[in-house]
Amino acid sequence: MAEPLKKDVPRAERGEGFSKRQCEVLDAALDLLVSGDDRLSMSAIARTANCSKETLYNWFGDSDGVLAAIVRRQASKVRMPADVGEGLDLADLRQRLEVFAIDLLTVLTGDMSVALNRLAIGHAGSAKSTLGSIVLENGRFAMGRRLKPLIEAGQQTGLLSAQDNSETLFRTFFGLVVRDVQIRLLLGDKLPKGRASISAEAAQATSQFIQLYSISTTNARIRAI
Amino acid sequence: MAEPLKKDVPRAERGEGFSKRQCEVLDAALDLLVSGDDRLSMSAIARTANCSKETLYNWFGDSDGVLAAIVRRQASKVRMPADVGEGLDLADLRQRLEVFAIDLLTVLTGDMSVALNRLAIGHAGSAKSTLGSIVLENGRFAMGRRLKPLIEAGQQTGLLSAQDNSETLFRTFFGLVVRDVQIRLLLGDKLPKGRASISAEAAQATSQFIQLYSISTTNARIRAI
DNA sequence: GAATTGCCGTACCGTACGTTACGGTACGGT
DNA sequence: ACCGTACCGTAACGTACGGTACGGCAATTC
Repeated sequence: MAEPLKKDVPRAERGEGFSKRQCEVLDAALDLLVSGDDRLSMSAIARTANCSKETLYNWFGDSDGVLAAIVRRQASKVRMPADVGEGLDLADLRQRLEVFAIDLLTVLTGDMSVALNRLAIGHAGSAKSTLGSIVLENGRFAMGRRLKPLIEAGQQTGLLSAQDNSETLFRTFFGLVVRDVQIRLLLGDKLPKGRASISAEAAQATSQFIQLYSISTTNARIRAI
Repeated sequence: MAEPLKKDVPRAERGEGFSKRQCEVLDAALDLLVSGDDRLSMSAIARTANCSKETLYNWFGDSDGVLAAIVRRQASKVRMPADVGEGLDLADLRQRLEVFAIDLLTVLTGDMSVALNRLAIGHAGSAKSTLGSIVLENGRFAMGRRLKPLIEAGQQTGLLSAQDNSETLFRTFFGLVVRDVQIRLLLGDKLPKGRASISAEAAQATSQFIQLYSISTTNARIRAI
């Protein structure tokens, strides 16, 4: 009697790389998820991606493996570590913060972000799923890592207060930028986000953050009072 | 041949009131949801609530009806409209804001809020479910309505800037208070929230909000620059 | 050119769930 | 005493899904 031939490494685990065909399948699955018509199922993925379910299981192990692969695939597509220049002044800082805020709001209000976060949140409740931590790591935490150099540069240059650590500063900035937008979108609130309103909100959040944490002569006077 | 005797109003729709027994069932269902062991099903609800599935269908129509009833039942339990006193000074305002922030963080970090929001978010994607709007209406929007009188009183008293409307002020305060806490909890991040850290964060958020929007002589001087 | 491999398409199995139906019980009204 | 109502417990049905198995086809390898 032959052994079931257990495949130890079913999913493609060479680094984070997926083959070309695998990427096609994962992208099709993501489209299906974003469109949100059907409740994402293995059969539906196989149907729309023109592949067989057996292949899905061979590549990704099981259903959760497919979902995790979708998230990891998407995460691997958004890599942009911004480098901090040398002569950093307040205008530079403000502009970089504002660009970051615009990026953040643009991503968060996108259909893809909403769909992926919904998926991960739905699976975060019922045990043993690592989807939540994957999304967290490549979403919120990646954003923190991306902005942290700028914040710390601002602190070391003396532009930003160094009384709180950079993590605290980032969380405050995050709150000022995101506000209730993400939770409202996740809950299905319409909330038409044009490019204009995103820019406006990003600018306001940046101004507020700088007002809270920048060390100017006027601010120093305030703190001294 | 007898007609199927279609029941036009299956769920208890006298206002928002549920009978005593119905409340027991809904609370049991909520416990089941919060515990998060099983994926909330009609059978599981009937089992733990010691009622029959037929009764569930008679009372609430269908599966979504039960879920909506759970949310509405829970929403009806947290009604606390704070009234704004007369002689409002900055200390009063600060303290009321801080209390509100503590309340908000306490609720949002609770198991029940996380479970209900997860449920609603999970159903917000796939069409025709009103769960999301119900949670939104009784969560985020109810909070806005609750704080708005205080904010507007602060504006009319001249303590808070009236350049932005009260909704904008609330959204900023919401962002400063909640930051990334809710999304991290929804995604399954542990994030041990003691009563102490909640108080600390609420106090910080309140200070920051006041720093941004309070109209004091010092702040007026800043804005003038 | 035969064998192997990788994949598609489809059929199939077991399970879990939503929904309905049925038998039995408790209780208030007449 | 009798009936209607409301409810519980359980069984049953249809469906949808996760997962597996098999046949066929094309490309690659030997």
